Amino acid sequence: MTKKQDLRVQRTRKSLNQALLTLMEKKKFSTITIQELANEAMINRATFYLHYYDKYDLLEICVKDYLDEIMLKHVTPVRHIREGVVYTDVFYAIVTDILKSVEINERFFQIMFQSNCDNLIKDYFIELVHDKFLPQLGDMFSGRQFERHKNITIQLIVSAIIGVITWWITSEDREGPEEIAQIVVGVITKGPVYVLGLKMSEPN
Amino acid sequence: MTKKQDLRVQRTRKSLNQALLTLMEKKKFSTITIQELANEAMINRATFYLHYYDKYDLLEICVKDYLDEIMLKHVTPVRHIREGVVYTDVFYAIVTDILKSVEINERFFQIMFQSNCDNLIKDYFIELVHDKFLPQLGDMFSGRQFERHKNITIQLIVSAIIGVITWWITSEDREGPEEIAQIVVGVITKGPVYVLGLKMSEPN
DNA sequence: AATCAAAATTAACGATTTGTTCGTTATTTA
DNA sequence: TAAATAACGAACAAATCGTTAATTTTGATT
Repeated sequence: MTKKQDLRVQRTRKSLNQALLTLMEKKKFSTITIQELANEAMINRATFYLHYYDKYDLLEICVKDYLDEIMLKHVTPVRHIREGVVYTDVFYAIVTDILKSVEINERFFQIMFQSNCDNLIKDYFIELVHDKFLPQLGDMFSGRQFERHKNITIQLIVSAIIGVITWWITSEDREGPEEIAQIVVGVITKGPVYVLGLKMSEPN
Repeated sequence: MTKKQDLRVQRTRKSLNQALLTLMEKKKFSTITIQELANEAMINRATFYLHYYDKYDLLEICVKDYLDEIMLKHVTPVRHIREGVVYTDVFYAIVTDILKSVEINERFFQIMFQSNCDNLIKDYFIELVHDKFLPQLGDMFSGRQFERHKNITIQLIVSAIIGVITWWITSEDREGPEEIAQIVVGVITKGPVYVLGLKMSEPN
């Protein structure tokens, strides 16, 4: 909102952000103290309290800053659903974009996911979906079935995507964003059973 | 493993379990102190350290105890997949069983999910899936496509189910286990797009 | 019922962390 | 250059931590 005028403020906050990541790389978040953060950021401990309420406050703002950066810069808002029709190729492009952004910020996500910050990220991700994506789907809210299953399906898809990203970005010898995106899109459009090459006991 | 012989031990540990839940209902886990747990459980603070390493240890064991109870008692291990064929009705029964068990332990899950303990639960849930379910799928490991997409799909499905459970058990005026199970099975067998009543731009 | 082993209590300890205060110094902005 | 304000450094009481040791209480066993 308001521009952070003073250079000193920007410097302090940036240092604390980086200090948090560096420390979370080494040890569990719960064991990190304000003094350690101040040491790592090379600021006085009292200065920390001029900017953040506590370390949880710092973490939350840090995560939001990163996700805003990624979602707003790299994931361009496009309409991949029109009049009840899912445009697979557009959807594929969006997922690929997200995965590429994640890969660019590899270190951040690896640290966060290995520190079990999934929920913090997921909650804010869902918030962004509600703010950015859902308004674009207004023209299809007429469908009764969609309306009935809207909430549960959003939860389901976002949880699934976050789960995949968590697994993907923290696994060794991971495949490329395109390949993962292909699977994700396949699962969402045709279902996991189809992607796995299985068959169903009932035809319909 | 070994039976907890002494009544006093059982009593102390049970008191601490309940104290943890009671306190987590009122305040964030990060702000809970050992002294508070001891007070609530009506035991001495030193006694806590005779049983648990710290409060994270208590939380983890508490979660595992609950999930073991639920998964081993209520979710009977059945084979819902044979020779590459998914038996929809059996799968539906399993999901319903899980949701019913969650509903029986409503308070536990509400507290845990509202306290952002999803990951603790998810991780152990995935562990159980690997131990209990995957061995039963041994006869279909031959499929190349399955093997290639196995890990990612497990992450995807488990994440999705946990996400749905989280949303479901913490939402007001929630629907019954059967109805949710039907949606979940529908999503997994036919895909979210179908369940939402949408169409795809490409036929295949 | 009596005995023994184990669990829980009590009090105390030094060390660490916390959140806040103050007056002083350094830097930025205008 | 001058005024504003951010950061520093030191110090404070309060709370929490994890552990110790001696003592008391409890339960399981015979």
